[in-house]
Formats: sequence, structure tokens, C-alpha cells
Amino acid sequence: MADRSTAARIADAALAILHEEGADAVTMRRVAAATGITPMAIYKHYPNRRALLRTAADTAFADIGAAWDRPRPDDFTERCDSLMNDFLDFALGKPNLYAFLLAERRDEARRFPEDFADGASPTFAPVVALMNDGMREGILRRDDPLETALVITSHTQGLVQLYLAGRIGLSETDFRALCRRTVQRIFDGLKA
Amino acid sequence: MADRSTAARIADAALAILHEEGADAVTMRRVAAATGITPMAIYKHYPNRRALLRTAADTAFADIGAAWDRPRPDDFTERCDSLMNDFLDFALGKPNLYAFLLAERRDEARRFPEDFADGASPTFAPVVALMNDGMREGILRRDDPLETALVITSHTQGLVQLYLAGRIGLSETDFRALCRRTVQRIFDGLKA
DNA sequence: CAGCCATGGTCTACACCGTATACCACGGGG
DNA sequence: CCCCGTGGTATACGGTGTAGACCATGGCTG
Repeated sequence: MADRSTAARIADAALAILHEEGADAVTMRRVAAATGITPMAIYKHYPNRRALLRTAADTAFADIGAAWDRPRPDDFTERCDSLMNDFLDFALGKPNLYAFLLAERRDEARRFPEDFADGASPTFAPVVALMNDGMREGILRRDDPLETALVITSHTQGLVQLYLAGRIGLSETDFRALCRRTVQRIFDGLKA
Repeated sequence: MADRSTAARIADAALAILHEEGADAVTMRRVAAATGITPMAIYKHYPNRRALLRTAADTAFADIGAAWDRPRPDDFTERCDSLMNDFLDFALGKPNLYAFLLAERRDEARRFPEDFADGASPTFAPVVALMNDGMREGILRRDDPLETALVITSHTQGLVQLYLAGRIGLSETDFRALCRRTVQRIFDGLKA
């Protein structure tokens, strides 16, 4: 209680509701109540609802980046699985948060359009690095690592999107296996 | 004026606003005004806002299916490009509609979870058929056509998602080229 | 020490949202 | 002829984000 700043407690409450019930449930009145405060008091710390949601998402995003920045197995395939599992852990474990971040970064990206260009995004950079390693180790065909990483990430994102949309009727374990299998298939190629 | 039924005119207005300004802009009051009617009159034709949006989306979805059901080139690669271009035409030309359909089918799919299982979705079936053709013609490795189609669609959907989210700083022409290139890359495989 | 003012909180109010309810005009079938 | 279903209206309620006015408090300055 005699702990974090009010601004942080507001953001925490917003993030919790966002995580549990989705972005629509994050109303100023609910966040205020959860913080033990009047709705209008939020405006002393955030200019409006969008900004509140954005900073909540920003901290969540930073947390992801930090969680992903950990040692990986040496073997390329295992490292690949390990990274993908981290991604799936997040996307499947916090689908509301994931969906919101995906939608939210639309505007965030408008402010930093070069975010992709240099592969600097905390969620994209590890994939680029992985592709670089694979090429250096001779496992992947030498190619543009950015585009290769883009192939892998967009495939996985799209697959998760379909799964979260309920369009792939599999258990989570089966779906994770499907992801691993299809990524492998992409590496192998589909041609005869 | 002495034309379509009121219900249809309401749906038209909703679809137009949905297309131009996104789902959030589709308010009962706005749709009513655009139809020249009182907000509450909408409820004589649709039980609530969600239902109105859903039928608007349904007609749009049916239109897509119809538009895609047309003759394709013989050559496999050209046929592939042709189908992808149809998809990109829609996703890039009506991003609001596309985003809404993607989100909306989450619930629609909950009612028909087997929609993917048999590849019956009007946007998914053509891809499955294409993969089948490729395998029959010996161009693609003989494999599960559903999973192969899933690889291609999820990749493209994910890529479009990233592009619409502004995370790929390319012109539309360059982006279309990127799509073609990466799909080709998937067919070719990434391994050394 | 007196006074001021930034900080962070409150309460009230407004415009907009979806929609429940009540009412009404009218045209066709018993 | 009456009656009632159809499709329209007007009003109202509870919800939303947020603008505006107000106020307590505590730290800096004259």
C-alpha cells in the first residue's frame, strides 16, 4: 500500500482488467474503482483512456522482451522451438493482451515506422538473430535474414490468429505440435 | 427509393460506414440517420447492434466468396498469384472490413468449429483446392493439402496483419511483391 | 514565518452510446 | 367493422469518456 506510485497502480489495474476481460472491459470507472480512486483522478496521471491503455500495453510489451531475453539451447532446431514456445506461451496464455497489443501497435508503429526495417522490435529481433545464426551455421540457405524472419513470424502470427479465432479446432497441445510441424515444413520447403 | 427493403437499406448503410470508418463508427444513431430513419426503427429489423454488424459482414463475406469463384490461369504459379492477388485486393482495399471480419468470425466459428476441419470456408477452400492441384500436378510435395493450405494462408494473413499494422514500411506494390516473393520462398524451402 | 501555488484528489455535468418501453398510424383479413 | 400485426416514433435509463470547477495539502519562496 505504501508502495508504488498512483500512476503505476492505475496502470496495474488497467493491465489486470485488460488481461482478464479484454480491452473493452477497461473502463475509466472500473480502473478507478480497482485503484480505489475517483474516475477523474486517472486524468491527473494519463491524458485519456487510450494513453492509459497504451502505457499498460507498453509495460506488458517490455516484459515480454525481457522474458524472451534468456539463454537458448545450442541446437538450431531446439532454439527455434524454444523461441516459438515463448511466443506461444504469451499468445495463448494471455490472448486478450495479445490481441490488444496486435491492434494497438498499429498506431505505435505509425510513430516509429522504421521499427521493422532494422529488426529492432523486441519480439522480432530474436527471430532475426535466430535466422542469422541458422545461415551462419549453414542450416539455412544464405538469404536476407529479415525476410526469412518475416516469413517465420508472419506464419506463426497468422496461425495463432486463426487458432484464437477458433478456426482451428485443436487442443492447445495439438496446436503447438501443428505450429512446430508447419514451421519445420516451411524450412523444408513444400516443393516436390 | 422505391427500391430495396428497409432491412437491406439499413444493412447497406451499416456496411458503408463499416467499410469507410471501421466498426466503432457503426452506431445505431448513425446508421439510422444514413437510412433516414429513427434509431429504434432498426430494432424492428435486427435484434441488436451485433446482429446488424454480423449480417452486414455476412453479405460482405458472401460477396468475397462469389468474387473469388472465377476462372484462374492454368499455370500453377500464376494461379497462385491470381488467388493471392484477389485476397490482397480485399484485405488492402477494405482494411476496416477485413479487420472486422477477422475479429467477427471468432464467434461465428465458435458455432461452426468444423468450418476449418473440412476446408469448407469460402476463403479457405480455394487455397486447399489449389494445393491439391499442385500436388496432383507434381509441383508440390504430396502431403496433407489442408495443412499445406494452412501454411500458405496463415503466412499471408500474418503478413497482411503486420502490413496493415504499419509494421512493414513498404508501398502497396512493394508489399505485394514481398508477398509473392515470400510465398515462393516457402514453396522453395529455406534450408540450405 | 506567511503566503503561494503545483499536485492530486473530488463532484458535477455533458454528449454520446445501446436499447427497453410505450405509443401510434395504417393496411389487410376475420 | 373491427382488430391486430407491421413498422415507424418519442422518451427514458444506465452506461461510456471526459471537460470544468472546486478543494486539501504540502513544499518552496519572499
